[in-house]
Amino acid sequence: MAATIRDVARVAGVGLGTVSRVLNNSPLVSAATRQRVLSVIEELRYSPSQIARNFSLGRTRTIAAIAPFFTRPSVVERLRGIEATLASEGYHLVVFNVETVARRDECLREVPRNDRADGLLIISLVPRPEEIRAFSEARMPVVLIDACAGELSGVSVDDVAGGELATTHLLELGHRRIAFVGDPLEDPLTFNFTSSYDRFTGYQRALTATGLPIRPEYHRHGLHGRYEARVLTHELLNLPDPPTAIFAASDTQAMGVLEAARDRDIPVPAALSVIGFDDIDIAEHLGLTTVRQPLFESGARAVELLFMLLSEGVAVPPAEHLAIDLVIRTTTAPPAT
Amino acid sequence: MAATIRDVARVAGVGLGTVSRVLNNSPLVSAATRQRVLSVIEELRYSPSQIARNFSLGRTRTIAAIAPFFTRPSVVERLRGIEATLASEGYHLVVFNVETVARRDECLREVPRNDRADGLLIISLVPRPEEIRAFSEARMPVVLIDACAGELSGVSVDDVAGGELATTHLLELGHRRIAFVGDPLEDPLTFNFTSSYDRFTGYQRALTATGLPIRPEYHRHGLHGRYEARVLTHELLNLPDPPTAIFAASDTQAMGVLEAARDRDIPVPAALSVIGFDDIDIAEHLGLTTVRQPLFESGARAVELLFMLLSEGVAVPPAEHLAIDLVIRTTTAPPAT
DNA sequence: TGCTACTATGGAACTGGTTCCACAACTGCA
DNA sequence: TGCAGTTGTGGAACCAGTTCCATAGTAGCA
Repeated sequence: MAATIRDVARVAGVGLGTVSRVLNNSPLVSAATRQRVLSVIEELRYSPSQIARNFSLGRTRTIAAIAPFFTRPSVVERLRGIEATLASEGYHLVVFNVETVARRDECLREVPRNDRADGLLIISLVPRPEEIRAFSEARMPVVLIDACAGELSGVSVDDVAGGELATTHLLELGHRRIAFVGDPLEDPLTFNFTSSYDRFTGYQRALTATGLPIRPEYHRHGLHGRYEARVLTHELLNLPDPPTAIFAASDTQAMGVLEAARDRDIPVPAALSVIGFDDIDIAEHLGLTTVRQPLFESGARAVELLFMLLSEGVAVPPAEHLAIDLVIRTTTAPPAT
Repeated sequence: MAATIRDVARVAGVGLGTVSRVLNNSPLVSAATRQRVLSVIEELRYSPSQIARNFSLGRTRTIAAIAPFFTRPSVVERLRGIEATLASEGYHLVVFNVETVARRDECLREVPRNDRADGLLIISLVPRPEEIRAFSEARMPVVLIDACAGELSGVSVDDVAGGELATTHLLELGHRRIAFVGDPLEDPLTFNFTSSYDRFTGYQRALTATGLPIRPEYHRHGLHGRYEARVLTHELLNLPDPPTAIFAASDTQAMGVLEAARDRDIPVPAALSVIGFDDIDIAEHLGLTTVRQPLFESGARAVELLFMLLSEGVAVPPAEHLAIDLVIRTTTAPPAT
């Protein structure tokens, strides 16, 4: 149907190899021959089959990304960084959205086995040791984002420091009753203790450093989401000695906290301070104080690391931390006196 | 390196074709032979090369999706519908994010020409006639989402009716000075008059039906985004006879409108009613009155249409409209008397 | 017993590129 | 003039599947 490289060779009266060399800009073609081949390509409207090319080369110029809940703003922003960097190198991005444990396991098992991608990016999921082993057996280069596991390369932030940063901000404002709302401590979907758990660790560390007691009744863990955070916040506000400030492990959860406060006509920040984490796009609209982490850059940097892995011989880059910083807006203030 | 189908055939002492038949669950293999082949596959840890399979079959079981600004919540939700439906059929999704005119043109030119996808979904972009011609020359099945053009199949909503619905809601509340904030009337990136433009048409139609004059000073068009909508809203509120209600062509733009009102301490909805369009996830948090369109379903349905196109012989589905409905929350109320 | 029909199987040909070896033609230099 | 080195070229072999034709074996039936 469509013209093949052999058609071009025949019509141009040259050999197969010559056409291939023209297509690949090899210098080993005379100007006259190149011109002739190019004009035949034009004439036949020939377009090389990428699929045959992939097969022949054993490479696809495609990267797979596995992401849990890719509608979460933070994940989307990371994906944007990934796509932009891949596109600039002519690579394609295949996206796998994970919303159930079964799908998580399926993706982590199948994607590396298919040779349909040259490399794999995994966002906010921590592969199990046997999965990591399968990656290396399948010779599939992997870079983690917002997670770390074993010897795998990864891009993340220092979540413990981030948790400390957020909590210290509240402490410096004068808060002493500070609660935490975050993801489950053990989530079978993500196996991801890193983010929410580490921020929780940072929170505890900041309290301890200030000489404050750790009060377990102030710690609430539930599935990631506005609604769940809202419910948890109501539990906190029902306590006999309710917190004056809440640190939510993500901006999405902070929104649930704000909703709960609104439900009860509790003014923020006058009667309740709220701080989130991520600095997603919407945080600015909400005036949400939060800890910014470079989401777009995390995706972009992960692609760079993956490219280093792909070009063998380059030194293996270790897990990297990106910088975070505190963004103070209007949901935090000193506690009511 | 890795075992091939020939290795399996040799070790199992059967022919190439038999292994292929086992892999493809052909009934033309005896139970004993099948068992033997399967155990050799196990033994050799053989996994068929998808890339060779793609080449041999001339199909990739991959669908490409081109989306402008795929961080926009509405686009992400459509992509989620696409991914979910594709995944249930074992298809992969390659995503192309378009943020500039150059990239738009590049994607619409290159993606159909690569034979790396079996079909193409285009979100919120209207291909030019010559681009449509190139699709059919390349025999690339295409389904549009949130757009329509030529004979191409597409999934969208009746944006004119949606614009009328939103405006009528404001009219029924008693508003007479109703402004519109939307996308540029001619956007070189999207070539997409359909969405924002059609909603604008519906807005005008509702006003006219009520016998109200069309007041051009109430019409503001600017790049899609919170910040731009905020600026345009300030222009509206600076008018000597400012509107009492604003219809924003999207929820994102409605957020900009809300920000402008907040800038001026104008209470919403007491002194200004605001209605958006899309019902993105965040709209609920904001209490934003809006016109809901089924975003997830638009992606899912588009994939179904694409599959119909892929299985030749199925009647060509025409452009389809999904249902919309009004979601009344707390940003609209009767005008102050 | 002989014929037909069907099942199970083997393997060549094919998909459309890339790679690499062989070789011709030419250049430069002694 | 002869030889080595370089440049340009042709095409077989290869990648790892699928497809399809040929054929052997066997069951069913008159």
